[in-house]
Amino acid sequence: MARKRFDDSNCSVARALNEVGDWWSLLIVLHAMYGTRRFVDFQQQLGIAKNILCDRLSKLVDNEVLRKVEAGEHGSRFEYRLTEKGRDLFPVVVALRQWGDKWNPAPDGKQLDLRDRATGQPIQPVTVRNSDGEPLTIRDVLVADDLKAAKDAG
Amino acid sequence: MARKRFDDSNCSVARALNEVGDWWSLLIVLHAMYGTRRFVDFQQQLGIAKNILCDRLSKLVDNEVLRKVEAGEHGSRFEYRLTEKGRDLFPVVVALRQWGDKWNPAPDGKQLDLRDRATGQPIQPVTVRNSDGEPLTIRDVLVADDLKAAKDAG
DNA sequence: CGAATAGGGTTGCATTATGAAACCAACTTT
DNA sequence: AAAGTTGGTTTCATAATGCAACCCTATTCG
Repeated sequence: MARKRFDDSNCSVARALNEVGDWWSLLIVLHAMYGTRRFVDFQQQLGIAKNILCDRLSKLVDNEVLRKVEAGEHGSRFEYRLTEKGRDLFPVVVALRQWGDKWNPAPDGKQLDLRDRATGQPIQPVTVRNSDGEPLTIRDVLVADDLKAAKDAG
Repeated sequence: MARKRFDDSNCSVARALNEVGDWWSLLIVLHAMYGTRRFVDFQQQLGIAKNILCDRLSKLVDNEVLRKVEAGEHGSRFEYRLTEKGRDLFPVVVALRQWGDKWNPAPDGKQLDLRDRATGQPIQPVTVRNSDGEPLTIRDVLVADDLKAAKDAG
């Protein structure tokens, strides 16, 4: 059964999920952020079926999250690199990782936090902030108009 | 074919996606953040099939992202409310929304930004920051050990 | 009191999504 | 020429999804 797509949705989150909501997509983006570029490396690191990886890479390229670059060596060799659009998923992926770290620690107890390369210090939790930089919770943010849009869109 | 699950994965993002990576799950969480609580409201707002909604709500409750509360009125009436774990997905959802707003504007041109309730000012883009509050990019964050873990886990 | 409504499910079925594994085409190296 | 490299493509079986009907309990209404 074809999943519902949210192309015409007024909800940004829904439209975002159209592009990165397929199983594996965000993990591919994550590995691209780690520096992975080649098909075989994505495949081996992720343990993903080749046909699925092919499909996802193709879609991420179509959606301009990644671009496919000829790498010249050895015949049909390509690299997949993040676009700016793709790189802008960094806060999403980090926030998701921090959520996972906090609420679902690794089964083997290893907890490898993210650190600032320059200082070696752990980075801050990703938070939602207002224009003055003060952290905001769900209740502090006005989302009424978006809810209205979602209701109207049905 | 059963999707690969990442229960034993050393990758936090993968484990997080186990819980919120199913089609519809994040949108349900989003609507819970808007204040939606009742089954029929989720269903109507999202336009989701009842069996799928039921399945997703059940899983989100099992994973303690939501809790199911008896609301007392009119027979078997329940409400689904965010737990603290669920509320901690706020930065994820906001970051995703902002990504969507930036790179996939609404088809009808409406762009409803998120605002600070108290001031009415637009909120900041969600960013990754170091301990001094300075914004970090992908390259500024050390993720080598996580990549190693992902490689080892295979 | 029986019918209708409210509420949240459950079931059956058809189509798509996913994964495993084999196969493929073009290019390069031995 | 055979083998290796690279990134696909294809086949098949099982799971995931959506539609729509059905279900059960509780409450309300005529």
